Amino acid sequence: MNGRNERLMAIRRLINSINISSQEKLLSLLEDQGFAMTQATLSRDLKHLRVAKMPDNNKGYIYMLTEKQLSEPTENDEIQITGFVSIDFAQGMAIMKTMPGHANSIAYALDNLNSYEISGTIAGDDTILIIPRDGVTKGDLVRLLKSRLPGFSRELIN
Amino acid sequence: MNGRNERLMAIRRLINSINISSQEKLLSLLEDQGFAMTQATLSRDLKHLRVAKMPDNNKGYIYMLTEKQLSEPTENDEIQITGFVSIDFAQGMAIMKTMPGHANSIAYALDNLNSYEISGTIAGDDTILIIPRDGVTKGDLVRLLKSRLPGFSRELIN
DNA sequence: ATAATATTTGTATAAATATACAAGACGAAT
DNA sequence: ATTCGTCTTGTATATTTATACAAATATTAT
Repeated sequence: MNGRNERLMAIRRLINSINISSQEKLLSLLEDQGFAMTQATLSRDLKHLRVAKMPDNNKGYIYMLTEKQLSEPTENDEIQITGFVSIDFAQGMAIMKTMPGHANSIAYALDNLNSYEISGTIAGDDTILIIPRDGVTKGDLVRLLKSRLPGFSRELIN
Repeated sequence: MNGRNERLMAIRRLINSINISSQEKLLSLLEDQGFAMTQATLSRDLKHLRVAKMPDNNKGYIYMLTEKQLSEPTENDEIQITGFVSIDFAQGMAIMKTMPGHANSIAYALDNLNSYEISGTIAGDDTILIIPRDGVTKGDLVRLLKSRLPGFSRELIN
């Protein structure tokens, strides 16, 4: 058909610009633009375009173009007053990622909490290893950081 | 549960090494390895791991690991990834020795792999501590470094 | 033009995947 | 031990996606 390529391009544009979670959703968006088709055809189109469906940040799922990765829009750090990036737990320790250059100042703040839970910290440039005292659990540490470290939020925890 | 991290890593290994077209297929492979689970749990695991399903070359579909995309590799990156001396494994972690002053640039490159396997790194002047995520084996780490770090060679491994 | 061939599509359905809900498992606090 | 809260899992099912088949549409050759 004549409009097939137009349709394929419209699909790519939509996927690029909006978070789309299902073919039904995409289908209705396409119909809004005047493309009449069925879910079956859309499924084939997506296969043709090699569009992948991937889990979104612990929420739902989104479709993504795969042939060319989108460059990530700049990491907006204005809101990050303290420079936290994430915290992860492994080998009984906590690994905190920070914005480049922020590790030492945050580690300094951690040390000055003088908390029982934290035995010590080691900071690189953007990573802090937090060594908890024996018997301290992940939950203990999270509670501590949440209550005493301003700007620390639960969503960061893996 | 205790074996969950091991299961997650097993899933990543399988997806990395084999073309897997459906959860049922992956499920039976996991069962071959002694992991007992249902499709529902596998679906949740794949979501947790942010595994994407994408069309393969006009044939079927395959599952793929989706690491955060690196900014384009430059000559600068190539330069940063020299200066390995050795890598050693102890206490479930990897200790990488580098030429004096090279630790930070290499650790920076390691961090920017955004790999699931590496929970975090800490660099001194000529030593990097690599903390793997729970369930990650020495082999997983070696495979990762070999495949994604230009200049890393197997002969360095103790 | 017609016929032969290939491509695209819809319908109906099969196949695959996600999730609500309840139950179980684990850890922490009492 | 008991309770509370959190995390993980299975069952059953809803939702979502892929495809067999036939029909329609386009393409090519004659």
